[in-house]
Amino acid sequence: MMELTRKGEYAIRGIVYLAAQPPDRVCLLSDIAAAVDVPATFLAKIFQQFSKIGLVKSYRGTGGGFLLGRVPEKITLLEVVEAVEGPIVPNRCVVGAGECVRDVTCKVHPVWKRVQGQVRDVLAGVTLKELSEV
Amino acid sequence: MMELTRKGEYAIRGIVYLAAQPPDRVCLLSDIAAAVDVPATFLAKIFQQFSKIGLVKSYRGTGGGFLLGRVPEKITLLEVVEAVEGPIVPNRCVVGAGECVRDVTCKVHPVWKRVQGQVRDVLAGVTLKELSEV
DNA sequence: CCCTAAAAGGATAAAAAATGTCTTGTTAGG
DNA sequence: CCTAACAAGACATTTTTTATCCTTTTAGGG
Ligand code: SF4
Ligand code: SF4
Repeated sequence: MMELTRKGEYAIRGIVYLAAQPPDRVCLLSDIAAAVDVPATFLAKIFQQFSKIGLVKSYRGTGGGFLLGRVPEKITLLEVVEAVEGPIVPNRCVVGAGECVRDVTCKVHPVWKRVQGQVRDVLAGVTLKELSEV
Repeated sequence: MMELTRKGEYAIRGIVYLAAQPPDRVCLLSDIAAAVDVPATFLAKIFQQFSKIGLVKSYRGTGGGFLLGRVPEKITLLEVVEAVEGPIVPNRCVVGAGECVRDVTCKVHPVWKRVQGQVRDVLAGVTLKELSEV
């Protein structure tokens, strides 16, 4: 329970590396993958997800590669994690009403809501800037 | 990521039900399973884990069944969850040193430590007493 | 207008974990 | 010694994770 997958770990490593580069340096996927020690094909999928939601900008063809979509101070770890892992849901019932028939009376339900809130708060409080600084 | 498994959910439902019973009422596994709507064979495995660490007491043979191992105010949700899901580890590197070669310099590592602490605090702050009261 | 570089997208596959089930063994009461 | 009840271990199924490969699209340069 509660464990980040490889995908999430790789995602963080990859985008933190990008955030540590000079602002206008376009990075090749293959270079990023090598630098952070992640299978290039796997990282490709991850960066495609980032690209779709604008966390990174991508350029095709010769001279192409990836750039951070926004300045690193404006990207939180929560966004990065949720981009590839989906929303933080410590238990099904916190996804929304109707997931569990017991949720109205259940005393455990609000506990999971609290857990969700705490985790989100911690992750939302960290930006790529802090993570990429020396 | 961060999702409780069925096993964990079932475990909580089962032991909360037990905590809601009169203190000396020995409960049959089959009754608990039916009451909380969990496959009996699966719940059996879960209660075996509880029994090993003393969270519940078990009695075999005719008239046997399960009792809570301690008073409900002395059993936290954290214990219940960790009994069946293992320790709360939001990322491999928080398990211990040596899990990740980068952990000494990594800026993300302490964030996962914080997440772990927050989750544990929330779960440790809830007892079966509170969860089983009307 | 081709040729090459580079990311995008989709299909597929192997490995691991989750979710149960079944069978047999053990303990206890009557 | 018969039956009730939990214990333990093996087994099976499904889902998720963790990739890899192939084809397509986009772009730059000669
Ligand atoms: S914690 Fe309560 S509401 Fe949530 S899934 Fe379990 S029983 Fe349902
Ligand atoms: S967060 Fe840092 S220390 Fe932890 S696994 Fe990832 S790279 Fe290693």
